[in-house]
Amino acid sequence: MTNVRVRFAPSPTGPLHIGGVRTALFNYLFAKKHNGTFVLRIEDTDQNRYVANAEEYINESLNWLEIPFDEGVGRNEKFGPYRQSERKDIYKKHIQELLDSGNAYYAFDSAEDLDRERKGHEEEGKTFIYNWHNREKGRLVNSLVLTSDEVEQRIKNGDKYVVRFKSPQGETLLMNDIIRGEIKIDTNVLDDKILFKSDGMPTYHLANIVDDHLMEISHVIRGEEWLPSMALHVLLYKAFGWNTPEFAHLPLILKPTGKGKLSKRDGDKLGFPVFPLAYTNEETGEVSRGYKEDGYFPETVLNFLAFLGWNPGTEQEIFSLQELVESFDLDRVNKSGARFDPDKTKWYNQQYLQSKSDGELAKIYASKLNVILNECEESKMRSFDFAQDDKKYLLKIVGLIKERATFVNDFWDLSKFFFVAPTEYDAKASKKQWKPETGSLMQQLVGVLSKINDYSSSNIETVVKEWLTTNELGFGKVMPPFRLALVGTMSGPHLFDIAEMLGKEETINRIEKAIISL
RNA sequence: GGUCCGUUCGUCUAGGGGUUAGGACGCAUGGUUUUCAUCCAUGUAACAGGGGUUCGAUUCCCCUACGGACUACCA
Repeated sequence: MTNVRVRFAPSPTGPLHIGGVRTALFNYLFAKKHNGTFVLRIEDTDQNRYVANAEEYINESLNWLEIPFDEGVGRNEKFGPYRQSERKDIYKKHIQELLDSGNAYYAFDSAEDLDRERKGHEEEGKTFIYNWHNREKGRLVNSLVLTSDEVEQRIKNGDKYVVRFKSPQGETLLMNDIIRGEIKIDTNVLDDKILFKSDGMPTYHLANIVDDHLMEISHVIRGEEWLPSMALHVLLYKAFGWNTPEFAHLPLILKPTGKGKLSKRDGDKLGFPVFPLAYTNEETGEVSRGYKEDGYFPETVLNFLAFLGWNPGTEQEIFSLQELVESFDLDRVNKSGARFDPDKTKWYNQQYLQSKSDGELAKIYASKLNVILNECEESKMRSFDFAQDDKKYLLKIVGLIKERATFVNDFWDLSKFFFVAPTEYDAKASKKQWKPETGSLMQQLVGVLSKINDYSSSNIETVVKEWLTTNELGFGKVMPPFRLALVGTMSGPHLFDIAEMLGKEETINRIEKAIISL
C-alpha cells in the first residue's frame, strides 16, 4: 500500500465519546501499520453546536492515550487550514464548480415549506424526498424551475437559499467497503442533499469530500452511521471528477443492555465512563466522569477499545499499542455492532495494574496519598514523606496489596490500616471471632510479641506458631481476632507481614485497643 | 413508513461444507491461603427460524424474524 493518509474528523460539539476515540484509534493503527499519516481535521461547520473547549478536549484525549496526530492544527500544516470554519473560500469555490457543471442547484424553499411538504406526504402515507420525484414539479422553488433571471434576482434581493446536489436518476451504484464488501444502491431513492447552507457554510457532505480530496486522504475509516451517506459521497467524487478513496465503515458500540448505541446516559445509569477524560459542561455545570479520572490506564482504554469490533484471530488479549499497530488489519474488523462490557474493561485494567512494577504504582499512589491522609481525621499516627524514607514503606505496602486491586484508586481501601489504626471492627466478624476467652488469649499474645527482638514477618510467625503449638492453642482461636485487632476486618495481606510493617509497638497498641473495645 | 447494514455461549469473539463448535469476561464449584483477594483446576452456556444447494450445512443461496444505522440548512 502506498502513501496511506487517513483522518480523524471529529466535530467539536462536546467531549469525545469513546466511540469516537475508537474511530481515532483504528485510524491511527491503520496509519502506523502502513507507515502512513494520521490527520486530525476539525469539522466545525455547525456554528450552532460549536463548543469552545471541545477541540482542546480532543487534543488532550489523544495525548493522554498517546495516539497523537501527525498533521493538523499547529502541526505539520501541509494541507491546512485544518479547521473547516477556516476553509470557507475553498468550499465556495468548489460549490460553484458543481453549480456550473449542473451537478448542483439553488433551492429557495423555506424550512416551513419543506415541513409542510413532508407532513402532506406523510398524511397520504408517502415519503417526501427532495429529488427527481418532485424537484421540478413546481411546488418546490429552485433554480431548476426558475429562470436564470429569477434566480439572479432572488439572490440579489438577499433571499435565503441553499445549494442542493442534483442526484442522478435511474442509476445503480456499486460501491465497495473494506469491511462490508460490495454495497448496492439505487440512486432513485437518494435525496438531493443540501451541500451549502444558507448561513454560508458547507454541510458535512460537501466539506468532507472536498477536504478528503484536497488533503489526499487514501482511506476513509469512520463509524457505521455514515454508511447511508456513502452513496452521496461517491456521487460527489464523481461529479468533481475525482478518484474516490477507499471506505471502511466501523461497527457501532452498543449499550451494555437494552437497545441502541452506547450513550452518555448508559454510563450514568450503570456507573462507568463513556468519555476518556472527565468533562464539565460549562453551561449546565454537569460533570461527566472520565476513564482517566476513574483510574484506568491509557493502555487499558486502548486495549479494550481495539477489541471492540476487532480481534487478532489469536488467543492473545493483552496488546500494547505497538503490538496493536503490528497486528491491526481492517480485514479483521467485524461487521456487527459490539455491546460494550464494563466488566471486561475492569478486567483489562486489573491485568495492566498487575503487570506494573511496585515502584510505578507507588509513585501514582503517593501522589494521591497525602491528600487522602490530610482529609483523614484519624491519621494522626504519623505523617508521611513519600519523597524520602517513607518511600520504602510505601513500596512494601504496594507489594502487599496490589494483587487484590483493579485500580490504583482501590489502594486506599486496601491499605488504610497501614496508616490508621482501626476505629471500628467489622460487626459480623467480631461477633463470630471474638469469644469470651479471646481477651485473655490476646493478652498472652501481647506478652509473647513484646519479647521478640527480631521483629520480622518470618520471625514473628515462627515465634507465634511455636507459642500456639506448645500451649496447644488453635490457630482459629488466635489468628482471626489478631487480624481483627490489626486490620479491623477479616481481609488483607498475610498477617505477619502486616505486623512487621506496623512495628512491635503499634501491633501491641492495636491488640490492647481491641481488648478494650471488643 | 422508506433505504442500507447486520445476526456463533448472558457479553466480546475464533472457526468454517464433515469439529467433542475453541478462547476471554461474567457466573458456579473445588484446590491453595490462619482471612480476603490473587493464583490454579473444573464446570456453565451458542451457530435466530424456515426453505433450498449438497452425500452432508452452523458454514453457500433465498425468505422470514429480530437487531442496528440513516432518513435535519447536525455531524
